[in-house]
Amino acid sequence: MMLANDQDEEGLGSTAYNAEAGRVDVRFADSISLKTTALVIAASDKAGMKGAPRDRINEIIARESKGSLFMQRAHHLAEKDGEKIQSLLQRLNEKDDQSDNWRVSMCEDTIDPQLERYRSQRKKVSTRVVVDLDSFFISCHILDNPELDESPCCVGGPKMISTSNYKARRYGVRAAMPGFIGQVLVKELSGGSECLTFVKSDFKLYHSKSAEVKAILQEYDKTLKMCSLDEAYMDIESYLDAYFSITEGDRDHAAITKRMSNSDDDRPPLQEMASILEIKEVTKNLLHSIRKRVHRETGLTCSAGTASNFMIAKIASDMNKPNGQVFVGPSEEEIRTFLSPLSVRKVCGVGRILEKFLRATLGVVTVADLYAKRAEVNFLFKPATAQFLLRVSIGYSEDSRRESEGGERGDDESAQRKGMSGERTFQPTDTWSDLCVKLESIATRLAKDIQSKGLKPRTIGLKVKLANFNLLTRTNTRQVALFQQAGDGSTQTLVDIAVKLLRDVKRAFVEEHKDKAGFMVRLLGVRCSNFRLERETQPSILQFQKNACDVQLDQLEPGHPLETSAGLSST
DNA sequence: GCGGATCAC
DNA sequence: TATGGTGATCCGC
Repeated sequence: MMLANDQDEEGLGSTAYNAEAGRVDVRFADSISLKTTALVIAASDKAGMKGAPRDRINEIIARESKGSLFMQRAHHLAEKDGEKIQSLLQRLNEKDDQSDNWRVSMCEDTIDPQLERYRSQRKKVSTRVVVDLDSFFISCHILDNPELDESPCCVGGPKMISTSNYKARRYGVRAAMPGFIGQVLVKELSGGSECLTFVKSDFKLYHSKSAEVKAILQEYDKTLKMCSLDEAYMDIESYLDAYFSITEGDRDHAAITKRMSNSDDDRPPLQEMASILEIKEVTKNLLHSIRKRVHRETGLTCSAGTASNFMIAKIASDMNKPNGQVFVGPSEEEIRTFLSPLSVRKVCGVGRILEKFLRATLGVVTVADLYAKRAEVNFLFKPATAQFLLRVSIGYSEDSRRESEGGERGDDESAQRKGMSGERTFQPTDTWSDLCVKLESIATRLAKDIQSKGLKPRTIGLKVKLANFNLLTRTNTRQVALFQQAGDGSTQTLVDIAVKLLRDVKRAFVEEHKDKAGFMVRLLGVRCSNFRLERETQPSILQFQKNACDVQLDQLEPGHPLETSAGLSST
């Protein structure tokens, strides 16, 4: 199993790879209520489960979740989705009543020319690669502790699972599932013979293994981007360029990398140095040997997808998991053949909700359906979503040539980051003093992180999750950023603002709910964003003094000092 | 700018 | 005993 052989098209059981299996009768758009549990569970339909007894798994999950506050909310949300779906259907009907030709003209006039422009911009070669480490977290632990893999195990605890091994997945145990349900699944489906093992997460370990993998992959693309600890986005075009520019006998990895670093001299484009077929062969072999190297040097297996853009490469990387790879050629036909039968849910960016809306309003399940209904899609969805879905329908993504020209100099930090936050879940409580203590702890820890990164946020946000899982947020944007100077009291200010926001939220809540009270909270979070840019022009001395004055005024706002662990008046 | 939603991992 | 944490984006105010 550890051997790197890609059993192409094998594995990946019943999910969307099969066009027919993906097809679901659509006419139940109105009988939402009975289906809600199914719709919630349907999220567990991704990769990994081979001969899993899906029906029994769903039964058990439904039984164990029944009546929980979490599920109650899920049902409530599903009902609201149902209403939205009805209103969309209505809009579609009205459109049809008023014109019976609008689809054709919309395609001819706007959509198809646009899609044709996209097609003409496609890359001519498949050099984008997504490498994805297989069940990364738990695999890291298994390296140190191989016996773990002999039985179902996962990283996480009774509350939440973050990754499971493949033995566990066969019982339906997967990421984002509460651990206690996983335990029941394993117990019942194994007839009591097996038990789910929990392993505590160890992010130091993950970071270190991830860095090992990154170092290897960087030899093939210096500019690769790690999108997360277990996912690398790379472009092997330069590597292939160097490969083909070396005469056949001398092509080894050392020579190629040397050639790569030496030269940015203009070579002819890749597709002129070799035939498409030749490139394909070389690429497949290259990915093979990269994966073998990763395995040999880190002990981890990974899966890879190669295509002419990252959207397709990402999907392809998931196709033959674990320890497999898929190559999708650059031609229009290869792309269509690959994508058409796939569930739209496979596409990064199409989540549970969008999938549901597409299916319930238009009967769209596969990418081919999406293309067939492109006029309806364009009419029904918001501009950004519609544009995105149209691109998906033909498998186009632009993969913006990044490498920020901003020329970030030494600090590659801060420049890109949009926000930083901390949050924590706890036993639901409505005790004001407890909430303040927790909030202060979260905010001060966040303050440290902010400072250590040298960030200067202007916007402070509070996030509150009630015991019934309802989410509330409040933000406050200030004229003057926090943390501009060490020791300027920003940490305390952050805490104070957070507490003030919490009081606002609570006030609004009791206002709205009058008699039925219970501001029961299960999570608090603080977020900093809207960072003052590093390269921003420094304020003049005068300006600076004015700003310093603002800080003073801000801190003396009415309601100050605010209660924290020290002062505890309830509102 | 704000608050709610959605999405990925 | 009972469903996470972090970061990002979009929409309609």
